[in-house]
Amino acid sequence: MADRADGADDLLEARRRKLESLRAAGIEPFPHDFDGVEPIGVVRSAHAGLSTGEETSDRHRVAGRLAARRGQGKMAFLDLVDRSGRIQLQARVDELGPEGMDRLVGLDLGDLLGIDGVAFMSRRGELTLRVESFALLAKSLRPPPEKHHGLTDVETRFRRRELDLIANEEARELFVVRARVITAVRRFLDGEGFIEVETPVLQPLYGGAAARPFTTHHNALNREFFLRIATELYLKRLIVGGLERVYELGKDFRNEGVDSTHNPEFTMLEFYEAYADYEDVAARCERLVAFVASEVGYEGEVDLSPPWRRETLPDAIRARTGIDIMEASDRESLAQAMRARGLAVPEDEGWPKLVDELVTKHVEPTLVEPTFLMDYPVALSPFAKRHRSVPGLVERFEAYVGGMEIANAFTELNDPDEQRRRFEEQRALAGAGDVEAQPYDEAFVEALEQGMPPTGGIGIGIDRLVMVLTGRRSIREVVLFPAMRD
RNA sequence: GCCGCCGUAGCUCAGUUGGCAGAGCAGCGGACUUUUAAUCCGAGGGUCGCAGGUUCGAAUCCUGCCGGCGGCACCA
Repeated sequence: MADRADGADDLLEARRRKLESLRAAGIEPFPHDFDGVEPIGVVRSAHAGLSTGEETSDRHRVAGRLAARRGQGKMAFLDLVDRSGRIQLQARVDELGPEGMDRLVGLDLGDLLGIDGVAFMSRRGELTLRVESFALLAKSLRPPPEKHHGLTDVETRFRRRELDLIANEEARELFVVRARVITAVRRFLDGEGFIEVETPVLQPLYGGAAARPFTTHHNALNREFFLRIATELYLKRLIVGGLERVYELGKDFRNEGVDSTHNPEFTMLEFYEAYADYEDVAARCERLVAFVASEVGYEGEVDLSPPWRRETLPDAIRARTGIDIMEASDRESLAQAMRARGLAVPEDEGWPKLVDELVTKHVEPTLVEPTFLMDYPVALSPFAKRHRSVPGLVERFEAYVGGMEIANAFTELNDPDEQRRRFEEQRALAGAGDVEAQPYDEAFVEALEQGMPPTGGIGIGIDRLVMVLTGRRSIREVVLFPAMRD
């Protein structure tokens, strides 16, 4: 590549030349530290009341990336950006001397810079630091994205997220919000008596969700492991163990397609509480989301405040399609009812999949306001407890916001014999070719035999929650490094 | 996996009917003491995603491949 002089090489060579001339002048282009830096945002708010042209004697030390430069000669203005904001610097030859001026103005856009300067409000009403001294903190050897249009190419933004973060303030702000969402979740649950736990990511057997796993190999043990698709089964074993209120916040991995709401690795919150049912969990879920929304200053269109709408799944299907799945309770009658209304009937799929089809196609897209869709068919829910009053259903809900599922919860099945039968049903489904059927987990059933209290549990998709709170329509926008093809 | 759209300079984008590859920013050389996307002068910078094909001639038309986006399928 060195033997081809294209535009990029020219740009790189220019920066390399500057690097070498700095070293030749005895300047270390990669110094070790720069102590005592104030965030730019703090400096800005300290001078919020200054009037145009007003001088101060307040000295500030700030550091960041050089983002823009206006003017040369005897005076120039520079923009410095850190995580908290942007501030204008004024470089004057009468302050810095001719050599210092040349060195400061000769820096490249993208260089990391630390300065000491005095605050004043410019004639144009811009808070500015008059540079008294400065230090190059790290030389940038590659050109930054364009200063005005920024970086818009989505592929580059996701593959080279660092450039997105350099160029686009909205990207920086979004991931700060995401971080605050996660701390707020922890603060909420910690405040309600939950303890955070960590269960295996590498699992000898996967379970807790209907999904295909990633597999990997442990060399020393010479055996296959699975990356977890859920934390559910281990967390319920902790409830058996008496931890009473537990949560885990971390990555799950599902070996499935990628689209605007699915990334193969994603952040899941699961929490379980003893002596609770799915109504208790629903109430805690809506309070949690409202708390987090308030903590991050959510101001979106959708009203997230409790109580959320509640609708049973059979009612929801009946209202949208006129089909009563409680009446059409076998495959043939349901298929017939669907055909009678001109709906496509997937071939070779059983009754549960047909119900799932009705929900996905006709109910989910209508659930824009926060909604708990309650009471699912038992066949779709191998870990949920039977409904206390309606045969054939379980006590389960999924929470929807903006037409997107963000949570799934149930009154947990704690009857070990019933759980065994559910696993047997899953085994039958697997035998019939269902690649997402639950593998039989004897260790989990034995844990239930030890005695698990009545328990409510939930999984909340954190990436999707962040999408709701930030108004983004693609999960790739809220995941720092989303999965991409090579 | 299928369908559609897209891929041009470091970045943001033009490119007409198939006829010499363009602009702004950035970079380079120069001028400039109050700028706010600074301005002005000058000279540069290209595997038009990749590989074939059609044609006197392809960024442009055709085929295949790679990558991205959207939709379908899949995915509680």
